[in-house]
Amino acid sequence: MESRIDRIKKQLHSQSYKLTPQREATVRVLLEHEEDHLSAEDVYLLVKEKSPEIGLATVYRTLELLTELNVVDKINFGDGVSRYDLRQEGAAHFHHHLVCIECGAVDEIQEDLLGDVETIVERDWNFKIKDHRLTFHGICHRCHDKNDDVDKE
Amino acid sequence: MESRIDRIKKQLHSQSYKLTPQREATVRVLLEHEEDHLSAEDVYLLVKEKSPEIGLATVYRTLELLTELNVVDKINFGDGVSRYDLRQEGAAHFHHHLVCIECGAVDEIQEDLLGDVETIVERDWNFKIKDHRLTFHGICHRCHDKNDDVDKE
DNA sequence: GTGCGTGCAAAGATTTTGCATACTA
DNA sequence: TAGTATGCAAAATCTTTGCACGCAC
Repeated sequence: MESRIDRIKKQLHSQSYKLTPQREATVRVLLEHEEDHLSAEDVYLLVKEKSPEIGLATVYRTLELLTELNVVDKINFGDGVSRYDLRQEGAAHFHHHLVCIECGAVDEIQEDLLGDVETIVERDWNFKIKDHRLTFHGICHRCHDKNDDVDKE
Repeated sequence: MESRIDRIKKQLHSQSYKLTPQREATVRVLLEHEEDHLSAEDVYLLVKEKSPEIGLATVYRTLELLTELNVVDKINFGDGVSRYDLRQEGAAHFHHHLVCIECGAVDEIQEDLLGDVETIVERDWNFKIKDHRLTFHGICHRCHDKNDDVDKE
């Protein structure tokens, strides 16, 4: 069976890019941390564990390349750093995020949710939507439960 | 009648902050460019026109203060800089943005749109929503019309 | 050998901080 | 006069770039 890495490799090749060892190591880190929203520095440190000779600039260049190819999304939660999020294969839409303002956790919502809203925006604002970013800020279920516990004590 | 500046002044005073001339100049620039999504540097240059002695650090500190007080929202469209957007008074929700990937224009949507979606998220993910960010990326109506013109030629 | 990719270090860009000074209640 | 707020410059952060070297076809 064709693996995710293989498909990414093909995608690179189709645009005359190579999947070098450094690029592969970077992609593997992203695959292994799909749930985390890693910063470039995070990726760098993780790649370095297995390939200590890699340079930070290479990680930046790889992430930029993957962003261009739509393999990853570059996202920004308001802290000073960019984070990189692997796109779901075949996903028509970018997933959404729930950012907890108490513990900082970031959860993902894969469901679409915005279908109706997009229809309205395209019609009423005459805007051709290509992509979207939706992030909710609030209290996650874990912190919510924790607070309940405290209340009870 | 009480002006917008007056109300912001009161809000500052209620938290023991002063509306100094520099802060007032900064707020005035934001009021005069409400549609514009200015970066800190933009604000600095505009404030400097009327108050040349102001320092960039003061602008940053003022914008940070206004963000804390929820007078402005700090937003980020993916270019490296933070932009500052005056909150609509009395608006229950932060407005949304339409970013044109062709001309870079940023339009605003004041309508809510997310009521139903928020209900679903709060219920199904047990997440207490405090705020949200929704940005659509695509082709604005101006570029869309422009492209039509070209097609016709 | 040509060209792409890399590592390193330096440069750039944006934002924050330290500190002496100025202002205000 | 005590406490804020400011301006300047330096520092800190994150990211990009220049350049010489290395590797693959």
